[in-house]
Amino acid sequence: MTLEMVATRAGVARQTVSNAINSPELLRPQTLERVRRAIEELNYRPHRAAQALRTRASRLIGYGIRPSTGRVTSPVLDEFLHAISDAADQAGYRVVLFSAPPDEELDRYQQLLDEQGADAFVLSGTDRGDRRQAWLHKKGVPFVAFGRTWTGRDVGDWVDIDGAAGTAAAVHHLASLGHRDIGFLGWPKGSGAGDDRARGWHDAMRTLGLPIRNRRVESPGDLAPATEAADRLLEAGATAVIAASDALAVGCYQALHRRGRTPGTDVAVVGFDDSPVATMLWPTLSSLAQPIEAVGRECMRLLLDRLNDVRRPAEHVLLAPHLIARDSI
Amino acid sequence: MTLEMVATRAGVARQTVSNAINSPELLRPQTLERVRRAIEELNYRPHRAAQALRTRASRLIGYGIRPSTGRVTSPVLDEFLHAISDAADQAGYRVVLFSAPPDEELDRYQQLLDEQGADAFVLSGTDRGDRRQAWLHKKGVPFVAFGRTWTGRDVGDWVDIDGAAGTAAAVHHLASLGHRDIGFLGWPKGSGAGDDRARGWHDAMRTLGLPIRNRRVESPGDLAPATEAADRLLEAGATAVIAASDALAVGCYQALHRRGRTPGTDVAVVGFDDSPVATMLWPTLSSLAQPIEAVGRECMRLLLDRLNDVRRPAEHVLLAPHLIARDSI
DNA sequence: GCTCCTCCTTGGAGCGTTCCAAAAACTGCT
DNA sequence: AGCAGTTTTTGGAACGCTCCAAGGAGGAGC
Repeated sequence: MTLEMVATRAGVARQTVSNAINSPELLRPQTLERVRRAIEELNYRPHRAAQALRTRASRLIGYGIRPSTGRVTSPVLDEFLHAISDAADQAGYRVVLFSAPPDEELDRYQQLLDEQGADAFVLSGTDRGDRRQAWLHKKGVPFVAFGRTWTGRDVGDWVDIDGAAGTAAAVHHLASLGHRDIGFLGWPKGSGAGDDRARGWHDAMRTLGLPIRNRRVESPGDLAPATEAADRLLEAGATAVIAASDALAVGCYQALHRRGRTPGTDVAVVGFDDSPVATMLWPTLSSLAQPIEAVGRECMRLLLDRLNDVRRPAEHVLLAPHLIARDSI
Repeated sequence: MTLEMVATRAGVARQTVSNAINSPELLRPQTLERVRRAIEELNYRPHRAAQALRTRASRLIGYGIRPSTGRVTSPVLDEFLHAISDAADQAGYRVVLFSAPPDEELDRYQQLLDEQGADAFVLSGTDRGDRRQAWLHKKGVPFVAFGRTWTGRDVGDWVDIDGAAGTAAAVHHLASLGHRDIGFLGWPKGSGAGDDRARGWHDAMRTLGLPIRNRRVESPGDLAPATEAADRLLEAGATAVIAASDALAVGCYQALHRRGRTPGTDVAVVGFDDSPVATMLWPTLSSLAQPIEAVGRECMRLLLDRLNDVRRPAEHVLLAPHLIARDSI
């Protein structure tokens, strides 16, 4: 099924059919109608490769998959892919996956560019020291990142979750319930997202005039250290705990258990990410849900804008998580 | 960067460079070397779209993303995508995502085929009543499914987890530890994978001459009903429980807690899927891990075979889960 | 009816690759 | 050196699309 066949059927030239699809305003309404009918009847669809060859645009968005780091595969990856794939489809683009092992990551991006296998990229799992942004920016390749690099000198567009706004919202919610002693169970300092979440708690506490000293503890995501860390908060008399992740919140559940106390009834607990665990715990865990769907949509919006105008100034979007209140509050 | 430029540099004809890449055995070693050096120096990579246009093969594997059904998005999706993407890359293929809302699912597959946006498909989340297999088979489109249709008359290749083997292995392991009263906490009858897992338990119990009557209970995946169901097993005196999923196993943890008993110490518990929750629970949950990485590799192996020979008989691969023993045993 | 102008439609060329058939370069042997 | 046979290299054509410049049709004005 080619343009030529549609043209023959409609009794027009090849190019006219092409115009009917790409610049319908050029055709006389009557001709347009005739061509459209032919397209419809033959169920014609343009050949992607031919279009790509001629227009030098693949209409493919590259997404480099990095090896999952242990078990800590982002619990939101599939939802995110879902969202960008949906949004891309609507715009006539599609998402193509490629493997990007850390040691040859940039080579893989280069390869895709060389063989024109993608017009643009979506990055995720960005963190300090991520070289991809600067590299793509220098090459003038359109891209958008889910996540900041936290270096202060981001190049290019990004969309991110406003972690600080999330934890701040949790503080305010807990304060409105009467809590004054709200602890924060975070990751060790140094991670961008972790520090951001801690800051939200810190600033909100100060704004409300609530005590901050010795109310913040740190732990990696594993259960045992998280439990110990949470225990220190409880020891200090916290009546509520905000955790930087659901995994950490589980540590807090453990610590409460050991003391024979019940999350929610005795001490309020709020997690972050609203991962599947949240509803598996008893009592069910309140958590700050990331609007991944919206992140995906925004990413694609920025990316399509960028494709239309490579030179426009960089745009940043911060989306606030929302608190899913469950039994643990 | 085109073939022509490489040819000029190497002092040969365009076609010779093409041969150097696709049929190196046709060239004199000395010429081959010269061409290879030119390719290397210029960092040449064939233009995908041009190749696709000429060979009528996009070297793209389609993966239709279905809207996530609530929160129950397969906890293994991203690992699976990872695996097939890796395997595809090795074979010079790439995975392209497209949205496939249920009501127009087949249309989307048709669209990709029409526009030659994919040469083959990988399906997942198959279940009874899935029309995709039959449809693709009738059209002669290469595809492979992760998961059976459980209809007894599967068409086409598939790879699946041997759920029965997994639960059977768990039974044997528990029996070797001295357990005789091993209960099964499953989903309501009717789901392919669920019945399969139940069968493995059932057959192994019978083989070992262990009691089966009243040792099997059913519940949907939600916490409350799972807890109730598990409680009935405990009431009946089970000393070990095998659950059809980690979510159900969490229900069992709850039931034990209510009775003041400890998983592992008092009653052994084994989950299924080895989801992230497993290590977040205390005591850590033993679980049957699905070899998703291997599933992805096998899927791609079958698919590439199929692309080479559309007519070969269908092949099926069953991969056994392996028991990750943790504190709950 | 003719010219001029505008708007619509058309054929030719080319994107970068591989297929194909034919030309050229080697072989070994007379 | 010349020839047949084989191996290696080559140019032309085509894949299906869109760009481009030019052709044709239709309408307004004289």
